[in-house]
Amino acid sequence: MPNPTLRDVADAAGVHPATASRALNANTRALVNAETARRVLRVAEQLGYRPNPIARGLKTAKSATIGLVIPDLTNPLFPPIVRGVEDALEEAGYTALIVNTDGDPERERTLVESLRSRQVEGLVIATALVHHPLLEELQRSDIPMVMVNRRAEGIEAPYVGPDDAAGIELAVRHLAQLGHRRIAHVAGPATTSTGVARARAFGGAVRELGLDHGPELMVTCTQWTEGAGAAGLRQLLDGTEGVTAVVAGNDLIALGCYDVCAERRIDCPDELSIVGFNDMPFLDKLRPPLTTVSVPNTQIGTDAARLLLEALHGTDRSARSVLLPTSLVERGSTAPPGGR
Amino acid sequence: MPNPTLRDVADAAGVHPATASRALNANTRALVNAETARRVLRVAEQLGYRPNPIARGLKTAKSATIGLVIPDLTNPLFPPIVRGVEDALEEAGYTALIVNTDGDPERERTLVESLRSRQVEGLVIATALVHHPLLEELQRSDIPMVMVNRRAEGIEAPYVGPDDAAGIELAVRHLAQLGHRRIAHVAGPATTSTGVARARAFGGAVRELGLDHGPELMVTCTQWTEGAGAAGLRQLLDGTEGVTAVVAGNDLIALGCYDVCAERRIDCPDELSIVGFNDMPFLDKLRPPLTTVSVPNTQIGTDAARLLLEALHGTDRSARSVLLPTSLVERGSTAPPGGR
DNA sequence: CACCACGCTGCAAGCGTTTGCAGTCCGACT
DNA sequence: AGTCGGACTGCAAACGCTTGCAGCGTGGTG
Repeated sequence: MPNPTLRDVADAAGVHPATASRALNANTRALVNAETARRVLRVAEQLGYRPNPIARGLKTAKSATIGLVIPDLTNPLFPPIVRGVEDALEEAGYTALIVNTDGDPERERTLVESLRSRQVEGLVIATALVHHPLLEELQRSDIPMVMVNRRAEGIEAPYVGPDDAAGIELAVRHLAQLGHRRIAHVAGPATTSTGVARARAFGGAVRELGLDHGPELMVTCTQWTEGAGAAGLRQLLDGTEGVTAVVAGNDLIALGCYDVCAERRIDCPDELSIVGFNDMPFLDKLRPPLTTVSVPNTQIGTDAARLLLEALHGTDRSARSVLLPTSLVERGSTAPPGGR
Repeated sequence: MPNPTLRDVADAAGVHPATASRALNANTRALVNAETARRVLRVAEQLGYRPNPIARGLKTAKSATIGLVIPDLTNPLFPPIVRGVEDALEEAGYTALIVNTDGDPERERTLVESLRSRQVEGLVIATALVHHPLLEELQRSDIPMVMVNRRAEGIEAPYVGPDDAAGIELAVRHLAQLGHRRIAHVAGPATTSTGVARARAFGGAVRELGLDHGPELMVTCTQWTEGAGAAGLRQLLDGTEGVTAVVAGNDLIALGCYDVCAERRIDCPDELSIVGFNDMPFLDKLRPPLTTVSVPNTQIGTDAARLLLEALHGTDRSARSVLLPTSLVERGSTAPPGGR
């Protein structure tokens, strides 16, 4: 028999399937005679019995599965998060179903639909937009969920992400300390909470430190991509003078800034310091190595998964918004203004 | 009712659940009166009915799910492959369950176990080793599978990967054309088919082109990592003189070579040309931008998934080993020996 | 006119588990 | 000695769907 069933085990152990079921399930095991339980366990072991989660799921309406909604796995920001989620789920015997929305709300909708039809017990969402109709619907249908990395307004669900404000402040302080007075921000899209939080934090930091500030020192990109970052910096540079440093909304945007430096023959860091956000892999191999704000992405994933599991198991510690600490990784893309 | 069941639909449409089932399933729809079918469809639509794949799976012993076994999602080589697999599966209504083995056979075994218990219909394996007991077992238990990126000896399953030999030849030819005569190879582990295939191809190419060759010009790393690559190149450089170029087993190993250049103050490309393999993202941002062999990774994923689906649906075109074409991306890490 | 074939629909079993309920047995208590 | 309670175990239904088989009515054929 390719896959022994509970019935097979029961027969082999000379008990009723119900008894076998109870013996096999850790929390009902107490109901059955210790000796019998042992025997069942042993037989199950011998036969190589593996419970069929599908059948179990049908009965219990649980699938031991959650959905993980990300924009694009190919974006280096996400693999660590995914990995973190999977690792945390694995401990609990859960599995993640991953979908890539490519940032398309339509696609997102159908994908979430398909996740739900697959009976996922909860959702980890990495695609939140500030205003997000789909999430509002989901909230109403009260399927447990947690947002990572970005959050949506008016959604109760827990959120796990980096402490954007602290991270940005780290970056700005670092640049100020190097002597920069005129620092610009190439922000991420205002449609994402991360974009606005970082922009706001940037504004606060420069003001607080008494540095130059004003709308001409901020530009917001339409996307979190290299291309958009490049476009952003171009626009910014065309609109103002004397900028010696830029804080990018994230590493991808920072890469776009690198491209602009190359195309305009601006020396980084001597003429323009750049700092990124996220510390994605291989940044230390860039020309120059990118100074950036490091974020514990894997931990974001594990924390999010754990929060979700708690929600599923009713252990409602109702932990809201976990903000994970960031740190600054100083590399070669920042230097005192005008070279040393 | 939160989730309308087939029964609900049937009742609402005034038919028996069996009829509703047939009407809803595209390939049994012909069995039911066109008018009735339409009605059922309409009602289902109205009620927002979504079939419960768990129940269906229980009955049909199909889960519409496959397992995807990779070493580590965090390795930039894999996201594109995963993405390809997912995209191809999505079309067919299938989903992938992803597991990370971290290269640990023990872990791999238990993870595959858990996949099987989740009733995956097939497996895409990206962790193949030349000698791979687990895969042999799986083959015996004849669960459909396909290997990507690496293959195992003695396994019948189809394989989808880059044309390693052609890719390496491209690299060697390129270097020869630049004037290099003494080219070394920092190979990937001999436990992986990719490692040995590329090493063999390298040997063939240098010989064929009449370049220097010999065992002192080849070193094989213990892992596909930056660290192992660095160790490999150090060892090689310590063992021989006059090497002006190296072909790395993959990009990660090439990165390790970069590290050695930095630590030994060897100028790349003027003193040492380096070429990688895979063309993972952001290589163009390195110092210097890495010349590498580009591989259609996403396509590897889609092709593999399609092959697996064919196997599942019995469309046994028995397509074996698909070798995808590679191309050379010339960037800044290669130059004529001794500078221009 | 009887019969058959065919198109459609309903019946019911069953996929592998879980679980409320009911039974059995035995030791202990009154 | 009779009864009660407790510890186990078995019974059977149910989860939502698919599918072989049988039933029904209709139209066509011999």
